[in-house]
Amino acid sequence: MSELIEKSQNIEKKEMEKAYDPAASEAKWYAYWNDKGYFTPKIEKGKKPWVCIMPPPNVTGALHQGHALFVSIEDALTRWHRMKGEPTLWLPGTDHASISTEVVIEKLVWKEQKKTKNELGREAFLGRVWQWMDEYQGVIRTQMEKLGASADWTRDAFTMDAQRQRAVKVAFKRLFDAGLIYRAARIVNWCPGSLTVISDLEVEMKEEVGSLWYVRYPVKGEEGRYVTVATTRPETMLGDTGVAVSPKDPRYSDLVGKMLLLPLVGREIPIVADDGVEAEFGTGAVKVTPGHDPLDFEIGQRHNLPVINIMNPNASLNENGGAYAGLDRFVARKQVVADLEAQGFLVKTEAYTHSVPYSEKAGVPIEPLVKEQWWIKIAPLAEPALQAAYDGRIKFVPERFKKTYTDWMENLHDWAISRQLFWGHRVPVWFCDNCGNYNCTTEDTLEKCEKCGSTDQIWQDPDVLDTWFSSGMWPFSTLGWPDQTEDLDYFYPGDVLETGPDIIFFWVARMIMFGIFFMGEPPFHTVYLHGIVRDEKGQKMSKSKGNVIDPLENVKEYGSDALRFTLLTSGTPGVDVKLSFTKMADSRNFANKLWNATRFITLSGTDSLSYQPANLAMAQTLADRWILSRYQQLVGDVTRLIEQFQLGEAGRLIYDFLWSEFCDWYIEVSKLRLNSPNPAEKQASQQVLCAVLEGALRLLHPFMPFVTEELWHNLPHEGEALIVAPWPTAPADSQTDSAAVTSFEALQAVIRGIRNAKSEAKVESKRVAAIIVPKSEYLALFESERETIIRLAGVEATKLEIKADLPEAPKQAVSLVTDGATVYLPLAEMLDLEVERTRLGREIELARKEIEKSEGTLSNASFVERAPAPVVAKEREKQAATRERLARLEERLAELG
RNA sequence: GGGCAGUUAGCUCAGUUGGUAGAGCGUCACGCUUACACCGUGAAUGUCAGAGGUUCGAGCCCUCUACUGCCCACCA
Repeated sequence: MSELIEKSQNIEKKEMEKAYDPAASEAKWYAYWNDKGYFTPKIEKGKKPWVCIMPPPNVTGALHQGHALFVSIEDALTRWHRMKGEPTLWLPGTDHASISTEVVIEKLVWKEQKKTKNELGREAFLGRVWQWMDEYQGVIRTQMEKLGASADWTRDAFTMDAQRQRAVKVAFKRLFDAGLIYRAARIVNWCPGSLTVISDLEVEMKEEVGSLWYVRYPVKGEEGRYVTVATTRPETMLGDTGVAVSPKDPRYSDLVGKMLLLPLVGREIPIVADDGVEAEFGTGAVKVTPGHDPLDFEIGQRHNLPVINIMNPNASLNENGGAYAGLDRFVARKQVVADLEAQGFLVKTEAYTHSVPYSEKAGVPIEPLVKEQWWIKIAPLAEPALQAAYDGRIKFVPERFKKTYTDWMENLHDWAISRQLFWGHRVPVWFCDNCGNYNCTTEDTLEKCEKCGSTDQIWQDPDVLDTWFSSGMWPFSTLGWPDQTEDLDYFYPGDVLETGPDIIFFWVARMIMFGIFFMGEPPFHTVYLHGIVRDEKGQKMSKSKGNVIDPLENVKEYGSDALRFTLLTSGTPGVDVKLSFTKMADSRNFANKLWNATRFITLSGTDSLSYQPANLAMAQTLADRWILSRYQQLVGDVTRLIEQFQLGEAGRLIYDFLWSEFCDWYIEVSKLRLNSPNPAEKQASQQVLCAVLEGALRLLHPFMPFVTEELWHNLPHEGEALIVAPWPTAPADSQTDSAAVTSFEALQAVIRGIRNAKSEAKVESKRVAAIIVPKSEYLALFESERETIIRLAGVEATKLEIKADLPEAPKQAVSLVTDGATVYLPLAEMLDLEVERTRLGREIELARKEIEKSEGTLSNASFVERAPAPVVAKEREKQAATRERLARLEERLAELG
């Protein structure tokens, strides 16, 4: 590292290489910024800080493109605010990702020792997790650095570090004491793969082709009478404690209250009427298994039906499964069906496509069952969190996600927060077997039961908390909460939360609820949602598909700036990004283009030039006034777009300005003055070149931090580093000369016209003669820009005539009619007059059509009446110009005879 | 079953408050002009998914349709 810094200090003296080398530049400047402490904001009481809390990546693995995207966006915003002079905090960290990590380590342990986590034991397992963590946390940090993340690493946090563990316990106890955390036996989503409860959000519905089995249950005491039910999970009938029908269903009204005999089991179960049953579906009668189905559980509650649990944790049947005990649920299913059929209870089987709930993390179907868990009462938390969105205290970008958020929040169920896992925040509750009290404490140990004083019958709940419990506290736990720290006081609430829409419910909603509950106000005012990064074909990247594009590979091949610029400019907010390699190559080329533009300018000898910020007062030529005006417009546009989170559009504008205007035109024009024997003229030109480029680099810095920093140091500048250089402010209209812009555009049109004509006449490599007859108001302009025309249009210097009037036009000439001038290119023998006549005829035709159309518009009374005056005026002007041009074209055609 | 997006040049995508469509890549033709071939110059290419409506005027607003994708949902 020290060698790199040494290098960075020498940078200004080194001559620039012919091409930009991202790797060297990136390592050097990142170390420089970091060492200088630019990422750490100073707490300045009088100033309002800008704060963005980074979504903490899971420690489960390496960075992917989703990370690259959020780093690009958040870092761009961070750098922009920093340049605006705000104390800017982008707070990084990592998430312990309870279940995801546990699954990964379980596999690892199995591979290493052929032991399950239970065989290994809690302590040893956790030891292995921590060991693994130590390896991976550093990896994530390094990867972030490669992407240029200017995050404040001095505040780096982890959801399981000591400070955050304490915060979680305090938070749990506050909720517990407020009566918002309670313990209850309810139907939950049980994952037989990872042997824990999971939340509704962790359940993924997968459409599958299964079967719908129709089974008849004999009515007790009515020989030969049956009620037929339909089911997709026949094995659960072993736990049936009733059959339900719709109260409005006349087919069954006389049976309600009667008993059925459960086949295979022989248990007597009642027929109940319940509104939850759709009479139209299936047979209109549904078997009720309160122990293994959410709807059935509710029906069971309403009718006091017993709950029978027939499943072991691994989803094999337990002793309540009778003859099927010990069989896996799917084996049991086959067996049950076979037996039902053998005994004449199976009426029919239909192929049936339906949604099966899967455990997202373990990839197996979940099993609903009744278990005692810790729950958070959500309504008191959700209410104010909804209000914050309704009243605009929290804004969503793009706006449509507000509806996503509110729709979900309005229908929120209580949140099951306990997990039967090892890796996570341990539930800070001690059960007392003596008196049954729940002792909630923030201490690490508990000596005796707070209620009965028992010391030997208390034990801590072995469960851990849902990983999102600690993530939900992230915006304030990272700032030192529950302590009243200076950080918490100064930086809370933050400003922007930037993340993917897939975790609006998991994370964003929880942060808002917790933020309001614990801190009294929402943790941020803007939620910016980005899209998903997809591969070139638009497919989601995944390891199983093998289409993962490693961002660090891209950094290696194209440079960090190129990857960032590509991600930022490939789309619009909230829309998925398709990663394209050609686009990345283009972004890399852009960096190289800037490198060479800077190289060219500095090669002309700008080392001793004093720094001057871009301003119209430094302009001496028309081109100067044009580029400086265009630069000022750019500053205004880019600033406005970033304020609106339109980073892509802002980036594209800077790209177009630098490449198509600054490089293609301004640098080309300036070559004349750089060659001038008059040193003052040369220096004036350098001044503008440096000033405009320096300013544009500042605008580009949030998008491409490395190359801009590097180049900025090669140009005259003020201050230590670009990363902390002030964001250009767009001055008023006094800094733009719109007349100069119009004039320069007239000049461009003539130059383009000549180039075009040369190309069509196949003489583009040669310098040609030209006679230009400008409209009177442009005469002086074209005369003064004589050299520019010669150089950029490829005209023979001695054969360029600029005339106010041409009594007799040359016959053997191509003629061009632009709005600013008529141009003749006497190409003599190279010209086929017939071809030229045809060409003119075509142009005349086009002009006529244009006028005709315009005439149509203008002769429409309601247009003239209703369209705003400027629009009408513009249309008239345009028509007049076209008419005038048409006249010149016709005149020319007549001359040719 | 609800809801939300997308559908613009061969490809990938832009298109600010409605005023007669843009970029990059690719294609074609030229070109080593004292920054850059990761370059320069020029050219070609679009019934803006379809239908209807509002408007003087619609890629942009409204309605419907089609296709694609995503999210939510306790029809067994």
